[in-house]
Amino acid sequence: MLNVVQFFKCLSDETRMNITLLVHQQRELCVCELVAAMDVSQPKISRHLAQLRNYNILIDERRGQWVFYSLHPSLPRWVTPILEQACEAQVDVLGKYQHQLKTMENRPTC
Amino acid sequence: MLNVVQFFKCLSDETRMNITLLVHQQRELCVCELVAAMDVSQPKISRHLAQLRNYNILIDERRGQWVFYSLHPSLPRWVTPILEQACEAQVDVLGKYQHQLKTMENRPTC
DNA sequence: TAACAACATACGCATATCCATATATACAAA
DNA sequence: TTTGTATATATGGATATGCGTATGTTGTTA
Repeated sequence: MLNVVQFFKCLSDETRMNITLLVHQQRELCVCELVAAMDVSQPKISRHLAQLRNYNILIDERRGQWVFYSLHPSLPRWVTPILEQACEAQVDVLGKYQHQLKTMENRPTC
Repeated sequence: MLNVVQFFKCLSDETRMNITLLVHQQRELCVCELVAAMDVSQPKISRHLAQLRNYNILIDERRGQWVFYSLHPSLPRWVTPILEQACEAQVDVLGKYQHQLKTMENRPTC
């Protein structure tokens, strides 16, 4: 199971941290939504998603042509409070990302 | 000022995380106490302390032959809750370190 | 089946990170 | 001022990390 150091290591990269916080806030997001919201290249997002998946922080679920990511259902109980604090610290950036999400074109319909 | 990613990067190394948590719990510790508690080489402890100092997570204060480290007095407000959660997740290791602290020989007298 | 969209991965490279060892510095006590 | 203890830093090398680019794979639609 996920230990604290591994968890911090995952959050120690800006892209991975913002992916994690955004997925936490939005409950679930697919890859192209993350690409649009964060304005980062698709392979870069995908590579970091793979790492978050391997460390059991996120899970993926394919639905049609899209792959949706959400927080792993059985994370240690200390994870959520930390994510909440991190969201607070990143409130400006996250706000910007959410705005770009809303104005995204061809957003997949769940 | 310290940002979240820098903070997580500092905590993403086992030695640095445990130093930070132990200092947080004990209010202050000198280098030789950390060496004894964690059973890590002095240069290794010292190197990681320098990094935590440079990122304004810890401050140092020399008193005689010892240098005491404590949390930086003006950390962002999201830091403490995160440290508390991390302490909870690391309770076993921290307990062991505290025991080794108590049984340390020639512990400096403040 | 062909063509396209969404997503994942491989490769090569630049840079960062971490460590052990050796050595320097600062203070204390004799 | 010599000796010892506490702490800091420099060096070199092994390994890890992150990136862009190119390409694979899977599913959808025509």
